[in-house]
Amino acid sequence: MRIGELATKAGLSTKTIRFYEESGLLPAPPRTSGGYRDYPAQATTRLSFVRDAQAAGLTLGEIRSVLALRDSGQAPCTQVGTLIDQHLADIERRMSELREARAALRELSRRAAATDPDTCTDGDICTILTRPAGSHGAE
Amino acid sequence: MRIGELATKAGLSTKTIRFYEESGLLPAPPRTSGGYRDYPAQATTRLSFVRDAQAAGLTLGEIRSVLALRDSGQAPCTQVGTLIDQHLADIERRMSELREARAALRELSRRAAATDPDTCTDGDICTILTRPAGSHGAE
DNA sequence: CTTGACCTTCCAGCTCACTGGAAGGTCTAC
DNA sequence: GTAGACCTTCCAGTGAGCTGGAAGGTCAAG
Repeated sequence: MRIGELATKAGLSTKTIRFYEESGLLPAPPRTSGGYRDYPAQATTRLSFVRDAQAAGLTLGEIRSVLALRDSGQAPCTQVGTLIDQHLADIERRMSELREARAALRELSRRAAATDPDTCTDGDICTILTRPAGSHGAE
Repeated sequence: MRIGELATKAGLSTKTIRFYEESGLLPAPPRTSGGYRDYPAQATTRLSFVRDAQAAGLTLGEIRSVLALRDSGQAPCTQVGTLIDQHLADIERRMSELREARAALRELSRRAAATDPDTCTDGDICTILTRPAGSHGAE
């Protein structure tokens, strides 16, 4: 199978597949006499796995390490479980950051709604966003 | 005031201040006879505003447009209100994406906990992450 | 023999907000 | 007169995951 067919099957571009090869996610396949990449059927499985793992939020680096473990003959279940739990923790962290940001923005939105542009002409650039003086070094 | 003093007052690096100038966030100040940037006192206000706006989640591009409006003599309140509400919507969107990702990962985590590495040695790379066959083109 | 689809490699750029470093100029203090 | 603190410009790189384009090679069909 040449790269174009593999790309169509996997729903990726040929560029992406070459990029994955260069990134160590997909082993370099044999070449035809003309120099074309000649993929075995399992390559689609491999690329499907990469997509699934990406969908689970793993980075390409993490996926590479999982694949390396699998390629070494070991079952990567434990490592995968650990990665999943790390990503869960990461998501929780980002959600709580977003909750904080949302609270702050809601406050600013309230301020914006209550601001009359005509009174907003002093030396400040925008009184909605400006924090009280003195609060800048002391985070 | 030279750039180093301004940087200290604003809590930024001199590199960042020059970068802001080049990005159109801070007007180019006059120069001393020796070619040094010579900032007026208001420059600190301007930089404080940039930091506040960044803290509210505005991009430098958005901040530039707010400043441009203010510099043209208009009060940017309305625009700022719009930007804030856009960022609020953006945060809501990202939070719901994260909620979905979290649900999916929790399912995967359950699968991982229930998986025995010894049974995980077939042709698949990792049965925890792999979606059922046929679900790859039909998102 | 030519068209055109497909493939190859290599290099560059994308977004975002900086950051690092090189090579050199200026100013103050000793 | 010299050390060294500060300033200047310009160029390049970061991270993540690709994407685009140029210049050229391969292969089957007509």
